[in-house]
Amino acid sequence: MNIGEVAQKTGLPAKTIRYYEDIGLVEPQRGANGYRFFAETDVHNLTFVQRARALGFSVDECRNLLDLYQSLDRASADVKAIARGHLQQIEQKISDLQSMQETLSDLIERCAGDDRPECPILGSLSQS
Amino acid sequence: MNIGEVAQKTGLPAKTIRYYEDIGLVEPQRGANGYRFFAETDVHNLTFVQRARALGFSVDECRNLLDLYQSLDRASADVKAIARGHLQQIEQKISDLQSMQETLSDLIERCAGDDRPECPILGSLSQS
DNA sequence: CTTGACCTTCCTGTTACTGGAACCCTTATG
DNA sequence: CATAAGGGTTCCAGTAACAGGAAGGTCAAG
Repeated sequence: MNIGEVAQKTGLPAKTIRYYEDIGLVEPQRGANGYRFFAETDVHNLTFVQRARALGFSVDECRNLLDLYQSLDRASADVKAIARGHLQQIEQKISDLQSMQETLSDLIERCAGDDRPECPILGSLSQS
Repeated sequence: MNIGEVAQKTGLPAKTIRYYEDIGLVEPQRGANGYRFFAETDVHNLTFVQRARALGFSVDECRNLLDLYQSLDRASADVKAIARGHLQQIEQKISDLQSMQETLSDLIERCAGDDRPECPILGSLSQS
Protein backbone atom coordinates (compact mmCIF):
# COMPACT_ATOMS: atom_id res chain seq x y z
CA MET A 1 0.00 0.00 0.00
CA ASN A 2 1.18 3.53 -0.74
CA ILE A 3 0.91 6.29 1.81
CA GLY A 4 -2.26 7.77 0.32
CA GLU A 5 -4.21 4.59 0.74
CA VAL A 6 -2.96 4.18 4.29
CA ALA A 7 -4.04 7.74 5.01
CA GLN A 8 -7.50 6.85 3.74
CA LYS A 9 -7.72 3.68 5.79
CA THR A 10 -6.42 5.10 9.04
CA GLY A 11 -7.82 8.59 8.78
CA LEU A 12 -4.36 9.97 9.49
CA PRO A 13 -2.97 12.67 7.17
CA ALA A 14 -0.04 11.51 5.05
CA LYS A 15 2.07 14.19 6.71
CA THR A 16 1.40 12.65 10.07
CA ILE A 17 2.28 9.18 8.86
CA ARG A 18 5.62 10.44 7.54
CA TYR A 19 6.19 12.13 10.86
CA TYR A 20 5.45 8.89 12.69
CA GLU A 21 8.04 7.21 10.54
CA ASP A 22 10.54 9.96 11.34
CA ILE A 23 10.16 9.36 15.04
CA GLY A 24 10.24 5.61 14.64
CA LEU A 25 6.64 4.63 15.32
CA VAL A 26 6.41 2.70 12.06
CA GLU A 27 9.03 1.41 9.67
CA PRO A 28 7.48 0.90 6.25
CA GLN A 29 9.45 -0.77 3.47
CA ARG A 30 10.56 1.16 0.42
CA GLY A 31 9.83 0.27 -3.21
CA ALA A 32 12.33 0.58 -6.06
CA ASN A 33 10.96 4.04 -6.83
CA GLY A 34 11.57 5.25 -3.28
CA TYR A 35 7.89 5.17 -2.37
CA ARG A 36 6.98 3.89 1.07
CA PHE A 37 5.27 0.54 1.08
CA PHE A 38 3.05 -0.28 4.05
CA ALA A 39 2.21 -3.81 5.13
CA GLU A 40 -1.01 -4.70 6.90
CA THR A 41 0.75 -4.68 10.27
CA ASP A 42 1.93 -1.13 9.61
CA VAL A 43 -1.62 -0.05 8.94
CA HIS A 44 -2.72 -1.87 12.05
CA ASN A 45 -0.10 -0.17 14.19
CA LEU A 46 -1.01 3.22 12.79
CA THR A 47 -4.65 2.60 13.58
CA PHE A 48 -3.62 1.60 17.08
CA VAL A 49 -1.72 4.84 17.51
CA GLN A 50 -4.53 6.87 16.05
CA ARG A 51 -6.98 5.42 18.57
CA ALA A 52 -4.60 5.96 21.46
CA ARG A 53 -4.05 9.57 20.35
CA ALA A 54 -7.82 10.03 20.25
CA LEU A 55 -7.84 9.01 23.89
CA GLY A 56 -5.35 11.77 24.54
CA PHE A 57 -2.25 9.65 25.04
CA SER A 58 0.96 11.46 24.10
CA VAL A 59 2.94 10.12 21.19
CA ASP A 60 5.49 8.82 23.65
CA GLU A 61 2.83 7.01 25.63
CA CYS A 62 1.58 5.59 22.35
CA ARG A 63 5.03 4.26 21.67
CA ASN A 64 5.09 2.53 25.05
CA LEU A 65 1.61 1.11 24.58
CA LEU A 66 2.59 -0.16 21.16
CA ASP A 67 5.68 -1.80 22.60
CA LEU A 68 3.58 -3.48 25.25
CA TYR A 69 1.05 -4.56 22.67
CA GLN A 70 3.79 -6.18 20.63
CA SER A 71 5.49 -7.93 23.52
CA LEU A 72 3.99 -11.29 24.24
CA ASP A 73 5.16 -11.49 27.82
CA ARG A 74 3.73 -8.15 28.84
CA ALA A 75 1.92 -7.64 32.13
CA SER A 76 -1.42 -5.90 31.96
CA ALA A 77 -0.34 -4.07 35.11
CA ASP A 78 2.14 -2.06 33.02
CA VAL A 79 -0.55 -1.03 30.58
CA LYS A 80 -2.88 -0.15 33.40
CA ALA A 81 -0.20 2.01 35.01
CA ILE A 82 0.25 4.07 31.87
CA ALA A 83 -3.49 4.44 31.46
CA ARG A 84 -3.95 5.44 35.09
CA GLY A 85 -1.26 8.09 34.85
CA HIS A 86 -2.87 9.50 31.77
CA LEU A 87 -6.33 9.40 33.30
CA GLN A 88 -5.06 11.43 36.23
CA GLN A 89 -3.73 14.09 33.91
CA ILE A 90 -7.04 14.20 32.11
CA GLU A 91 -8.91 14.60 35.35
CA GLN A 92 -6.55 17.35 36.43
CA LYS A 93 -7.11 19.17 33.17
CA ILE A 94 -10.86 18.81 33.45
CA SER A 95 -10.84 20.27 36.91
CA ASP A 96 -8.59 23.18 35.87
CA LEU A 97 -10.81 23.92 32.92
CA GLN A 98 -13.95 23.70 35.00
CA SER A 99 -12.68 26.28 37.40
CA MET A 100 -11.82 28.57 34.50
CA GLN A 101 -15.25 27.96 33.08
CA GLU A 102 -16.98 28.89 36.32
CA THR A 103 -15.07 32.10 36.76
CA LEU A 104 -15.43 33.06 33.16
CA SER A 105 -19.10 32.34 32.73
CA ASP A 106 -19.81 34.28 35.90
CA LEU A 107 -17.91 37.29 34.56
CA ILE A 108 -19.60 37.01 31.20
CA GLU A 109 -23.02 36.96 32.78
CA ARG A 110 -22.23 40.12 34.69
CA CYS A 111 -20.97 41.93 31.60
CA ALA A 112 -23.55 44.13 29.91
CA GLY A 113 -22.06 43.55 26.46
CA ASP A 114 -23.19 46.87 25.08
CA ASP A 115 -21.33 49.90 23.75
CA ARG A 116 -20.36 51.29 27.13
CA PRO A 117 -16.83 50.80 28.44
CA GLU A 118 -17.64 49.46 31.90
CA CYS A 119 -16.83 45.79 32.05
CA PRO A 120 -16.52 43.43 35.00
CA ILE A 121 -14.28 41.13 32.96
CA LEU A 122 -11.64 43.80 32.48
CA GLY A 123 -12.30 44.95 36.03
CA SER A 124 -11.52 41.56 37.43
CA LEU A 125 -8.35 41.22 35.37
CA SER A 126 -7.04 44.64 36.35
CA GLN A 127 -8.07 44.93 39.94
CA SER A 128 -5.15 45.70 42.21
CA MET B 1 12.07 48.45 39.22
CA ASN B 2 14.44 45.84 37.80
CA ILE B 3 13.14 42.66 36.24
CA GLY B 4 13.77 40.53 39.33
CA GLU B 5 11.53 42.63 41.50
CA VAL B 6 8.82 42.62 38.85
CA ALA B 7 9.09 38.85 38.69
CA GLN B 8 8.56 38.73 42.45
CA LYS B 9 5.57 41.06 42.37
CA THR B 10 3.79 39.47 39.43
CA GLY B 11 4.76 35.86 40.00
CA LEU B 12 5.94 35.66 36.39
CA PRO B 13 9.42 34.25 35.71
CA ALA B 14 11.91 36.84 34.44
CA LYS B 15 12.25 34.78 31.28
CA THR B 16 8.57 35.14 30.61
CA ILE B 17 8.66 38.87 31.18
CA ARG B 18 11.49 39.23 28.65
CA TYR B 19 9.48 37.12 26.25
CA TYR B 20 6.46 39.36 26.73
CA GLU B 21 8.65 42.32 25.88
CA ASP B 22 9.89 40.51 22.77
CA ILE B 23 6.38 40.07 21.47
CA GLY B 24 5.40 43.59 22.42
CA LEU B 25 3.11 43.04 25.39
CA VAL B 26 5.12 45.48 27.52
CA GLU B 27 7.69 48.12 26.65
CA PRO B 28 9.82 48.82 29.70
CA GLN B 29 12.32 51.69 29.67
CA ARG B 30 16.04 51.03 29.72
CA GLY B 31 18.53 52.41 32.25
CA ALA B 32 22.01 53.70 31.38
CA ASN B 33 23.45 50.28 32.15
CA GLY B 34 21.08 48.57 29.71
CA TYR B 35 18.90 47.11 32.44
CA ARG B 36 15.16 47.15 31.90
CA PHE B 37 13.29 49.58 34.09
CA PHE B 38 9.64 48.84 34.80
CA ALA B 39 7.12 51.48 35.77
CA GLU B 40 4.06 50.75 37.90
CA THR B 41 1.86 50.58 34.81
CA ASP B 42 4.14 47.93 33.33
CA VAL B 43 3.76 45.85 36.45
CA HIS B 44 0.04 46.40 36.33
CA ASN B 45 -0.18 45.27 32.72
CA LEU B 46 1.90 42.20 33.42
CA THR B 47 -0.38 41.30 36.30
CA PHE B 48 -3.34 41.77 34.00
CA VAL B 49 -1.82 39.39 31.47
CA GLN B 50 -0.89 36.89 34.13
CA ARG B 51 -4.50 36.76 35.35
CA ALA B 52 -5.88 36.46 31.85
CA ARG B 53 -3.44 33.62 31.13
CA ALA B 54 -4.62 31.91 34.30
CA LEU B 55 -8.11 32.00 32.83
CA GLY B 56 -6.74 30.21 29.80
CA PHE B 57 -6.73 33.12 27.35
CA SER B 58 -4.07 32.82 24.68
CA VAL B 59 -1.32 35.40 24.62
CA ASP B 60 -2.92 36.92 21.57
CA GLU B 61 -6.27 37.18 23.29
CA CYS B 62 -4.45 38.77 26.21
CA ARG B 63 -3.04 41.34 23.86
CA ASN B 64 -6.51 42.16 22.59
CA LEU B 65 -7.94 42.36 26.09
CA LEU B 66 -5.10 44.63 27.14
CA ASP B 67 -5.74 46.87 24.16
CA LEU B 68 -9.40 47.08 25.07
CA TYR B 69 -8.55 47.75 28.68
CA GLN B 70 -6.37 50.65 27.65
CA SER B 71 -8.80 52.17 25.21
CA LEU B 72 -11.18 54.54 26.87
CA ASP B 73 -13.87 54.32 24.22
CA ARG B 74 -14.09 50.55 24.25
CA ALA B 75 -17.40 48.73 24.15
CA SER B 76 -17.90 46.01 26.71
CA ALA B 77 -19.51 44.02 23.91
CA ASP B 78 -16.07 43.53 22.35
CA VAL B 79 -14.65 42.20 25.58
CA LYS B 80 -17.62 39.94 26.05
CA ALA B 81 -17.22 38.56 22.54
CA ILE B 82 -13.62 37.55 23.19
CA ALA B 83 -14.55 35.99 26.51
CA ARG B 84 -17.47 34.11 24.98
CA GLY B 85 -15.30 32.71 22.22
CA HIS B 86 -12.79 31.55 24.76
CA LEU B 87 -15.46 30.08 27.00
CA GLN B 88 -16.77 28.04 24.11
CA GLN B 89 -13.33 26.60 23.48
CA ILE B 90 -13.01 25.73 27.14
CA GLU B 91 -16.37 24.00 27.13
CA GLN B 92 -15.43 22.09 24.01
CA LYS B 93 -12.21 20.93 25.64
CA ILE B 94 -14.02 19.89 28.78
CA SER B 95 -16.46 17.82 26.83
CA ASP B 96 -13.70 16.19 24.77
CA LEU B 97 -11.77 15.37 27.91
CA GLN B 98 -14.83 14.02 29.65
CA SER B 99 -15.51 11.60 26.86
CA MET B 100 -11.88 10.44 27.01
CA GLN B 101 -12.20 10.10 30.74
CA GLU B 102 -15.30 7.95 30.49
CA THR B 103 -13.82 5.60 27.93
CA LEU B 104 -10.54 5.38 29.73
CA SER B 105 -11.83 4.81 33.22
CA ASP B 106 -14.13 2.13 31.90
CA LEU B 107 -11.21 0.36 30.23
CA ILE B 108 -9.06 0.72 33.33
CA GLU B 109 -11.75 -0.80 35.51
CA ARG B 110 -11.96 -3.78 33.24
CA CYS B 111 -8.20 -4.34 33.21
CA ALA B 112 -6.96 -6.89 35.70
CA GLY B 113 -3.66 -5.11 36.19
CA ASP B 114 -1.74 -8.24 37.06
CA ASP B 115 1.18 -10.04 35.40
CA ARG B 116 -0.85 -11.67 32.68
CA PRO B 117 -0.81 -10.27 29.15
CA GLU B 118 -4.56 -10.07 28.52
CA CYS B 119 -5.68 -6.47 28.61
CA PRO B 120 -8.91 -4.84 27.48
CA ILE B 121 -7.11 -1.53 27.05
CA LEU B 122 -4.77 -2.90 24.40
CA GLY B 123 -7.64 -4.94 23.06
CA SER B 124 -9.73 -1.89 22.49
CA LEU B 125 -6.89 0.00 20.82
CA SER B 126 -6.05 -2.85 18.48
CA GLN B 127 -9.42 -4.27 17.61
CA SER B 128 -9.98 -4.40 13.89
C1' DC C 1 4.03 13.39 -25.15
C1' DT C 2 1.78 15.63 -21.91
C1' DT C 3 -1.19 16.16 -18.06
C1' DG C 4 -2.61 15.43 -13.49
C1' DA C 5 -2.42 12.90 -9.47
C1' DC C 6 0.65 10.86 -6.66
C1' DC C 7 4.96 10.52 -4.26
C1' DT C 8 9.68 12.26 -2.37
C1' DT C 9 12.77 15.39 0.70
C1' DC C 10 13.71 19.56 3.05
C1' DC C 11 12.78 23.86 5.35
C1' DT C 12 9.88 26.87 7.95
C1' DG C 13 6.28 28.02 11.25
C1' DT C 14 3.19 27.11 15.01
C1' DT C 15 2.46 28.16 20.99
C1' DA C 16 4.40 29.92 24.96
C1' DC C 17 7.70 29.60 26.89
C1' DT C 18 12.37 27.15 29.32
C1' DG C 19 17.32 26.10 29.72
C1' DG C 20 21.81 27.32 29.01
C1' DA C 21 26.03 29.65 27.40
C1' DA C 22 28.80 33.68 27.39
C1' DC C 23 29.25 37.97 29.04
C1' DC C 24 28.41 42.75 31.67
C1' DC C 25 27.22 45.50 36.19
C1' DT C 26 27.16 46.26 41.14
C1' DT C 27 28.26 45.60 45.75
C1' DA C 28 30.52 43.45 49.63
C1' DT C 29 34.45 41.34 51.53
C1' DG C 30 39.39 39.67 52.58
C1' DC D 1 42.83 45.84 44.94
C1' DA D 2 41.24 41.45 43.51
C1' DT D 3 37.49 38.72 43.61
C1' DA D 4 33.29 36.43 44.34
C1' DA D 5 28.30 36.49 44.56
C1' DG D 6 24.21 37.80 42.72
C1' DG D 7 21.96 40.62 39.80
C1' DG D 8 21.38 41.83 34.77
C1' DT D 9 22.03 41.28 29.24
C1' DT D 10 21.76 38.82 24.49
C1' DC D 11 21.32 34.94 21.61
C1' DC D 12 20.63 30.11 20.38
C1' DA D 13 18.42 25.72 20.91
C1' DG D 14 14.70 22.74 22.37
C1' DT D 15 9.93 21.48 23.59
C1' DA D 16 4.96 18.70 21.18
C1' DA D 17 2.99 17.20 17.30
C1' DC D 18 2.44 18.16 13.52
C1' DA D 19 0.98 21.61 9.02
C1' DG D 20 2.17 24.30 4.92
C1' DG D 21 4.71 24.78 0.99
C1' DA D 22 8.51 24.56 -2.45
C1' DA D 23 11.09 21.84 -5.76
C1' DG D 24 11.26 17.88 -8.02
C1' DG D 25 10.66 12.58 -9.23
C1' DT D 26 6.99 8.82 -10.77
C1' DC D 27 3.09 6.70 -12.82
C1' DA D 28 -1.15 5.77 -15.53
C1' DA D 29 -4.21 7.53 -19.01
C1' DG D 30 -5.42 9.74 -23.28
